[in-house]
This record gives sequence, structure tokens and C-alpha cells, in this order.
Amino acid sequence: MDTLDIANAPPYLAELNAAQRAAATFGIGAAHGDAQTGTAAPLLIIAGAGTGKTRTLTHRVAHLVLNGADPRRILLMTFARRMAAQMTKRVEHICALALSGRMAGAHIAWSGTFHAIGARLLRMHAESIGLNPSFSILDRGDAEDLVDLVRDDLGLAKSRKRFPKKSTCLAIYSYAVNAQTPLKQTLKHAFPWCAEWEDALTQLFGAYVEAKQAQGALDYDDLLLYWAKMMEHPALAATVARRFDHVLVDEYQDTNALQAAVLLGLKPDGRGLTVVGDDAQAIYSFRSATVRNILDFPALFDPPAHTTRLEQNYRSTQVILDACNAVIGRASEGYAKELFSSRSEPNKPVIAMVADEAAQVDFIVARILANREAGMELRDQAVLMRASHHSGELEIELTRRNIPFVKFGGLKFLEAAHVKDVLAILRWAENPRDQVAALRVLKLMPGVGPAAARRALGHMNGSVGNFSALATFTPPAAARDFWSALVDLMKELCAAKEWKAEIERLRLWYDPLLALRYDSPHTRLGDLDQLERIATQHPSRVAFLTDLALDPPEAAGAEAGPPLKDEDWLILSTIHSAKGQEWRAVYVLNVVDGCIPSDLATDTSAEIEEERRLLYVAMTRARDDLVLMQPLRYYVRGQRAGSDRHIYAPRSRFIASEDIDRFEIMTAAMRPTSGDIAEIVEPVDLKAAMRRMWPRM
DNA sequence: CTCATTGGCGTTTTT
DNA sequence: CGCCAATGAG
Repeated sequence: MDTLDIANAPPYLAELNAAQRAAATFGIGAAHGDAQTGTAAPLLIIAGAGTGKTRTLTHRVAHLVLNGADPRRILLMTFARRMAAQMTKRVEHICALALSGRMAGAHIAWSGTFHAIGARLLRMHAESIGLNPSFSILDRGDAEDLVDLVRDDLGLAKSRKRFPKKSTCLAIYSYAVNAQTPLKQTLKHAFPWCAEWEDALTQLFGAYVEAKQAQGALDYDDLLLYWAKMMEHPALAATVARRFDHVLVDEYQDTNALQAAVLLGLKPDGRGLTVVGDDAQAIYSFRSATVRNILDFPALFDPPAHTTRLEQNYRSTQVILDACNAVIGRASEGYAKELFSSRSEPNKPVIAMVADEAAQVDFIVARILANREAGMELRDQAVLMRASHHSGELEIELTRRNIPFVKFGGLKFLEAAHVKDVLAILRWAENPRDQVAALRVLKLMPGVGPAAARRALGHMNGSVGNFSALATFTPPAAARDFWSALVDLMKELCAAKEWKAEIERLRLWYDPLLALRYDSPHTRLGDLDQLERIATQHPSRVAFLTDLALDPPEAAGAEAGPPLKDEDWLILSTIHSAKGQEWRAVYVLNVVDGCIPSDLATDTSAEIEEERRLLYVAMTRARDDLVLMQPLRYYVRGQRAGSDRHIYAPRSRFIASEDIDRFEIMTAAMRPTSGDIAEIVEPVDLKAAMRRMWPRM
């Protein structure tokens, strides 16, 4: 029904293939949809890896705008902020070209992650839902600190057996909230080893929620939860929903129950709603994403949502796709998708068998450099891994050999202690009730520990936000000078008109403390310079704090300094963070049982299937050159002392022996890297070689 | 009550 | 190894 006259189609649509074009234009135009708003029936686009999913979605948004949709009333939700920025830019570009610059850019104002959009809507509607618009956003670490605080108050720390770590507690809480599942079920299903703590956890979570409310603080989950709750309230829901004619969602396979509820609240009958995703790439169930969302999407509506499929892959060579299809083809639930490509280059993907992790590093570095010699820049190459710490040895070697790299999914800028310190000062000024921030700031001073900090807060409590009250508290002697300076600082920050100078001002107080508390203060001060630069790009303190909490700048500072702009650098990334990206050459570390699948995730078949999809995601990132690394022996870290230092791992179970001819097996020349490793080279039939020396007459 | 040290122990992936 | 609780000195 959506056959388009290609000859007369606008040029931007000619860039798409037929399936992409059908998806991009479905239900849009004079003949379709509601004449008032132009909203089309609900649409599901199932798009395999590398089939131009983002491109299609981008063109659909542009097509909407060019057909009269108001760009200010379009909501575009993506998985990561990076993708959102990229897509809005593309949309503006397409529109500008199509209109040959006759109109000012079609700016998509509402574009970002679910969490960022949630935060923005909640601030707008704060008054109607009894929230202070300057609420703090607790990042993962802050939320953990608060859980710890609450746990102390409840006296849960002193039990006979060890209570789950704060990070585990929060993970459990988060899962239950996002999956909308009772605690008991959550524990049984996702955290069986914590089942015995059900009662204590219930108590803990109750107190945690109260603490957040008392302090005007929301954690990541609250950004979705409050939004979803808002959509259950008819009058409010209508106000929010009225704001958007069109809602488009990327990576829908990785959304959770809460996010689905939000969407349905925005578009109850599905008109104007488009979701895009690939059930074969669902890899976020640990964040309570459920593939049911995408599978059940069509049936939510009456008539059911229209479904289209994209299957032509424009990314990889056919031989790489053959291997990818083989891996996903053995999934226990059949995914009815065969990717195909017109790229017929012959080089099969490689399975490289190497002696150990040191040899793995050598092999990869050598191949990366060889590729670069052959004209493939470092930035065209990526090393992917299951867990962030798997690249430790590689990072050391890259540093040693002066090969620049950037790591995604590693330590975040924002997690560095000194950066958190500065942010805590700003957050406290923004929201004086924020106790996590307050305690952190107070404890910076020498002689002030948890006890003194809490007494000081108690002293202030009568007059929240009145920092003069802080001055009447008698601090420990060691802190006296810093204390009065802090009072002045906080008063100034609260009264500040010109936000851009705030960080400079607070550093007068903080920098001496930093030098006192941490070693290598030099790099840390450098980080603060960078923070100051980032700050100037934000219009206000709230905007800055929100952005930073939701979208921390990637790697930075103390670790491997980010390479200069126009330099070339290699990409290291967790597989999770590699989602949606592609490179000419991709190396996957540790494709052995125990890493992929992680031996932490082999309890249920659902977990194993997700690990399979993880490998699939990793493999489908490669355009020309795919290398799966298989160290025959690898060290197990984090095990209790006394156990084996290393294990001999078999190849990942996801590479079935029947499929092995899809790969080229390379056995690296196993020059021993340490000790005598030669013994674990794959057995070679020496005897046969001897016999061949003497052919039978 | 703070701060440094010791010893026991342990689920990866992120907005 | 790195986090966290317990311990002891100042």
C-alpha cells in the first residue's frame, strides 16, 4: 500500500532501498493517517544488524518533518546520548538539503535517552507531582552511598552472615523497579544467592525510598518510575501526551517493562508510535530489559501494529555474515532472520588460537599494526570484550608501545573521586537537602569523619538551606579553618548569579584539600580544569549536573589521557557499549567458555541465550575483518586464594564444531611468552609427518 | 572519633 | 586483585 513512485520521490528517499523506504514512509503523507496531526498507525521495524536501522529511522523523522510534522512535537528516544545527537544532526541535514536551505533547520528538540527525557519532563511538571524542580539526580555511586547510609541507620550491617554489598543491593532494587516485579520473584529469578535476605532488603528499600524523598533526590530508576506513575494519572498523562504527535524509539529490544508502560501512556492507541529493534540483539536483560516488549508490540493494538523487516546488510562481507548467521542460527528460540550482503570479498573470519593472554595481546597488536600498514587506520579497528577488565593486559601493552587508544565502558570521568567531590559541592548548593552530597563535602575536611559530619547535619536540620547555621557548629579542631571557609563558599554559591564562575570559586576552597587527600594531585587538577571547561558549555548549574549524571563524558583524565582531536586511536570497548557501532576490523577477546558465555551466566538457558546474542552482536560489528581470539589457557582472577591460577578453557560453545569451516583457524606461531608454554599448542600429528618422510613404495 | 592497617571474601555487562 | 568489615593506635 505504500508503493512510492520512485521516479518522483524526493532525492533523500532514493538513498534508501525498497524495504527501508517502505519503513521510512509508512503511513505518512496526505493519503494516510489523521488529517489533523498526520499521525500514522503504530509501526514496528525489525532491523537486523547492519541493515541501516539508524539510517531508516533518521529518514523517517526527516520525512515526517518534510511532510508537515512539527519538529518540536516529535519525541525521539535512543539508547545512548551519543546516538541521539548523531541522529538529530542527520535529520537537520536531510531537511536542509531537501529544502535547499529555504527553512531554518528542523531541530528535534526532544531527543535523548529515556532517562534524560524523563528528567526533563519531571522538572517541567515538578510542581504538579509534588517534586522540587531542583531535585538532585543520584548516579549509581551516589545511590549506593545512600543505600549504605540507610543500611547503617537500620543496623543491618551487623548481622552474623555478611549482608550483600551495597552495589548488589542497589542492583536488586533497580531490577525489581524496572521489571515491575515483586522482590521475592526478583530474588528468585535474578539474584538467587541473596534470597535469604528478603526481609532485610524489603526494610532497606523502604527506608531508601523514604530517604530519597526526604532529600529531594531521584535515582536513575526514579526518572522512569515517576514518569510512568505520572502517566497513570489521567489528567497529567493527557498533558504530557499532548506534547508529542510522533514518538520514535530506537533499540526497542532493550527496553524494560517500565519503559513500555511509559510509551503506552504517551500513545495509548499506538497512533504516531514507531519502534525499531532487533530481537537477536537483546543484551540488556540484566537491566530488566525484556525481549517480550518487541515481540508483543504488534498485538498491543487493534488493529495490530504494522511490521516491516530489514534484512539486507550493508556492513559486512558475506563470509562474515555466514559465520554470524551460524552462531545465531543455533539459538534455542529460532530467530527467523538470515542476513545477506552483496559484499563478496573472500576472507573468512578468523579464529586465532594462541597460547595464553600474553600471546593474545601480541597477536592482536601485531595484526592491528599490520592492518594499519595496509592503510586501515587505528580508528577503523576495535577490540571488544565481555567484561571491562579483560583488556587490562592489552592496555598495558598498548601504553608501553605508544599506541593510542580510547576505552569505552571503562572507568568514567565522573567516577573519579575528585570529580565527584566537586560535583557534590555543586549539588549541595543546588539542593541543600541532598545528604549524600552534604556528607561527602563535610568529610573532605581533615578530622571530619562520618560521625562529625552527621552531627553537623543534624545541627543544620532545623533550617535546611541556611548555611549560616553551619557556622554555629563547633567543628573538630583540625577542620576549623576549612570550616568557616566552607560556610562562606556555600553562601556564595547559593547567592551566585553568574554560574560559570562557580567552579573557579569553589576550587579556591577545594584544591588545597585535594592536594592533602590524594596522591598525584597534578593529573587530578587537570581533570578539574577539564570539568571547568565542560561547565562553561552549560547554561545553568542544574543543566550541568543533570547532563553529567545522565551522560558522563567517556574516558578521561588520570587514566589514559584522551588522544588529541585529529590523532588516530584504537577503540577498546565492552560488547555492550559497542552496540550500534561498526568498524572495519573487529577483534573479540577471550572467545572461550567461561568468558563468552561468562561462567557467571550459565545457570539458566535464558542467560546462555543472551550470552549467545552478545557474541552475535560483537561479530556483527565487523565490516571487513573479524578475529575471534581463543587463548588456550587463561588466568582466572578474583578467585579465592589457593585455587588454580589459570584454567584451560575450551572454545566458546557458541562456535559449533559443525560450523567451524565458516572460519579460518589460525594457530599462532607459539613463541613462548613466559615459561614453557609449547606443551599446550594444539597437538600435531608428528608421527604422520615421520611416516610421510618415507612414502611406501 | 578518625585514620591506617589487616584479613576475609567474592557474580560480568549500564542509563 | 580490590572491596569491605574489623581492629588498634593516636
